[in-house]
Amino acid sequence: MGRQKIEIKKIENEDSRQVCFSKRRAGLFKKASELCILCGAEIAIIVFSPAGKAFSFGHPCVDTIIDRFLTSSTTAILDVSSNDRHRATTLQELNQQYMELLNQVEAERKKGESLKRKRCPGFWWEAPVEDMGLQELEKYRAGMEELRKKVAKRVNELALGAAAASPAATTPFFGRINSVGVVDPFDAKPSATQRFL
Amino acid sequence: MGRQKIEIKKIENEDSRQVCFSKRRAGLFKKASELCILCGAEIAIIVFSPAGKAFSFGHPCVDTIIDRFLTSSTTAILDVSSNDRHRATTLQELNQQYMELLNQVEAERKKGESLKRKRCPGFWWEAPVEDMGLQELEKYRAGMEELRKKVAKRVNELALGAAAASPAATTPFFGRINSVGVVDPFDAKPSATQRFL
DNA sequence: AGCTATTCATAAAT
DNA sequence: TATTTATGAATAGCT
Repeated sequence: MGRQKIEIKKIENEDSRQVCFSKRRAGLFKKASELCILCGAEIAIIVFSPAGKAFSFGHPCVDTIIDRFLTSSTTAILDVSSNDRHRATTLQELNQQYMELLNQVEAERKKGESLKRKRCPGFWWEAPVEDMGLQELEKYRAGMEELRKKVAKRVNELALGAAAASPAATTPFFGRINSVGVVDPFDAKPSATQRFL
Repeated sequence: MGRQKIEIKKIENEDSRQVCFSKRRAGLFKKASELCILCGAEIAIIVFSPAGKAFSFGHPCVDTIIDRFLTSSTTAILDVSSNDRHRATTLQELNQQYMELLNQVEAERKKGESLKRKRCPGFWWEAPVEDMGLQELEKYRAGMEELRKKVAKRVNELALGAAAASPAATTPFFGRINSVGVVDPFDAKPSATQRFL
């Protein structure tokens, strides 16, 4: 019968936990996506499932944001005495705020290390290129090609029914809408699926 | 009054956008926190505001997760033909799924680069240690000390009223509860605020 | 910053 | 495993 209130503590039942993980991960990514679109934010999210499987979300791209985070010297310092820090009402919120601050400090430390590293006066990055990961990349590429077809099909279906609405608002990441008003996400970046071949 | 449905597109009004950003960022981090607790997931989130200010969330720690993401060779490959990929119903969802996949490919590529880098047979990381960032770190440290006091105070207030409930469930990140049932998050890691001095 | 009316997310059930 | 439904949560618009 509909949603029941749950306590925020580890779900012991493995099946329930897996279901909850999938649903909430999807919800989290959706929220992130909306925040990007609504506010022009740039967000990277990395999630490791309990089983160690990695999921990621990023706009414009996970690695761009990680690089920026690790190396930017213009990262603002959150003022502890300002806004957010005052209205905690639960232990959990306090935990969260504390974690945020700890993480910021730690990040700042690592950032320093990262910058030091970049001073490396060498040619180590010119070491022989390894083929590692190429097989994995090919698997990804194949998967993307498969998805591309499905998406193109679905996009056409949807666009035909919704073309009159406001296509621009619902297609934030895709650059252009073709002449018949049908979104073709892959037209904008034709090389994206090719460059790893 | 109350909540109105909004279109997911960029908010043009700057004030509204800033307010929305703050609220939704908080919501996003809370969701992430819950996912960590409920399912034992490990999550890192980096958010850049439109103004370029960085915010981060991480459990157990942003950098730990980034390192793991960039270097782990056991990162699972999402099977495109499985579960999540089938039930998209909006262009936005399709965008999101497409982005996820693109990001995974890109991440995999960068991961390869990262691994190559780690092969660097040198001593470049032993270059003279820079003092850079120390001033920033001291600002963080001072801020944390300030927060520490506020949190300790607030935690005591809350704990006195809620000690009978289920303290363990609401204090996931803090290691222990002291003998009078009051949470003292800083007792568990006394060196965390000190080590950057 | 707080306050509601609503929409949205999602725990259970199927 | 995917869908449905009833409820709890998040939050847009105001002040």
